[in-house]
Amino acid sequence: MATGRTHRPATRSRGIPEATVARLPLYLRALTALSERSVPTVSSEELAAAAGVNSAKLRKDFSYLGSYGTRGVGYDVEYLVYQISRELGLTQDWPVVIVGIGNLGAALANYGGFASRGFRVAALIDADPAVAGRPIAGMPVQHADQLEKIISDNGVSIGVIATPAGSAQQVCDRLVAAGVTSILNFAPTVLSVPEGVDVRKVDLSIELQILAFHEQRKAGEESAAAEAALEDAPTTSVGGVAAADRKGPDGDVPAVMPA
Amino acid sequence: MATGRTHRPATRSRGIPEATVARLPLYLRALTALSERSVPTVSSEELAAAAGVNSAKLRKDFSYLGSYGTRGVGYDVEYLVYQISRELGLTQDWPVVIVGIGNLGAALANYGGFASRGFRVAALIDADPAVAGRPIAGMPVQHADQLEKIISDNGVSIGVIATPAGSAQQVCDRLVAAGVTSILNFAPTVLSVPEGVDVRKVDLSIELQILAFHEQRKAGEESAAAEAALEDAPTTSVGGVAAADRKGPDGDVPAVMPA
DNA sequence: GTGTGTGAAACTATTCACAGCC
DNA sequence: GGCTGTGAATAGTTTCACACAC
Repeated sequence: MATGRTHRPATRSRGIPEATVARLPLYLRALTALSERSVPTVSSEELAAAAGVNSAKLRKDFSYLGSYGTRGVGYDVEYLVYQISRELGLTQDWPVVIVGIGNLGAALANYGGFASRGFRVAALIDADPAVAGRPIAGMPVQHADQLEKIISDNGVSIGVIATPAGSAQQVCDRLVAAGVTSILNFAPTVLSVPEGVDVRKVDLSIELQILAFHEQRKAGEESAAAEAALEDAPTTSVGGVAAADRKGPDGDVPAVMPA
Repeated sequence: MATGRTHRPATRSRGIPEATVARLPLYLRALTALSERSVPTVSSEELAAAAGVNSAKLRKDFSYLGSYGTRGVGYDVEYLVYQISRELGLTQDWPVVIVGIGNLGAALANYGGFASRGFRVAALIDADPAVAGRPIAGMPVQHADQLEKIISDNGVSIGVIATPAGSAQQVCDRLVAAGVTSILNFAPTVLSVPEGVDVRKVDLSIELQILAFHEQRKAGEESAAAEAALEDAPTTSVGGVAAADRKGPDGDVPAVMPA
């Protein structure tokens, strides 16, 4: 990352682990629900259960933010909501643009979860003039020609890409050139961006593939549960892997991808 | 998080790290693209670049699967595609149901990425009779009453929940009771499931919040670059962790590290 | 020479367990 | 007594660097 500023005094440790950052939104969501029910305080145990993590992890996570709890009592809900929001940068509101208004883009535009956190959809953008006509979620869909102007007029620094994979890099480049420094990418492709630009990606089919892996293992375990002895051998052996044999036996590759 | 892993000795090769599993789909995607261009072999360096990771990580990942490369040459693309597909359980095809056909559910139903990778959408299900009339993506939307029958008739073990948060747990319970053992949850809520059921979640607004965190820090760093002395909260000083920046979640940003 | 495969080292994250404060 | 905050222990992941196979 540059600037070998390795030894900053850090008035307050600016070193929140990435894993912790990724959980803060989870805590925030649980806390918001408690807040809506006017619950005044909550213990690490209760909050952890509501957020789906264990309490030791939660306490450790909070310890990176500061000492916001009261021993023997718990955490003040409102206060924590504020502190976490501030830490995540949600006390300001972030204008975002969504590029690519197909099914997914439209779903995102309609998704209430953005507005209710600190995000405001500043514009919907699509390259197709046909799409660019009809409004979605009460907003006009603007043509991609306007992209640079929209970004700069609205001071947008976060962009959401929901285009087909083929256009994603190109859209990404334009977003970055126009000043966007954080990108949420839904297109199933790897984006390359200059230093200093953050990309997070969500790939729906990747999540399913990970589930399939575990699912397959479950199925294999059932049959192998009885006798763990019979290891490999059979054709459809789940495990096997047979680190021993290299490309030897296996029949040929049945084109798995129907495209 | 998910992974209701049983603590078993792991019969031999059954020890693929979770982080590796999460990257296999990435490699598979890159390999599929190469395969379509009829590229016969690829080096770890090239493939790593295409997948957005570094080559040492990729080689280590592959080493858990077996020795499928050739020293001095690289990997055979078709062979690797097959091996990874098999490892992920994609050589069989998995029927999935999508429950909740709102904007997001409809987008998922139309999403081509499922069908192209061993997944078949067996049914679309919604509780609203109005929605249940119109077909989406060429498929009829069936009423939630039919859920149990659909699951069992099609041998579905993977379910996708795209309902509002309020109905998600209830839908989840019914899916599980009907035999589903893997769930991909898009509803912004924590699902509780019995042992042995895997849940993965995708929360669109969480991703944005994580971006906002980094975005805020970038902005802060600019002005605080000179001196770090604008803290208001006095509390703690939490030593330890330095002021490292960079992130490195799972397979996100193309790892750019000072070499 | 080239590029894989892998122990070992470095780093990051989670869990334990208990001192310290309410 | 109850619950937070946190060092220390453990577990998991990434990176290094080089022997070894082609």
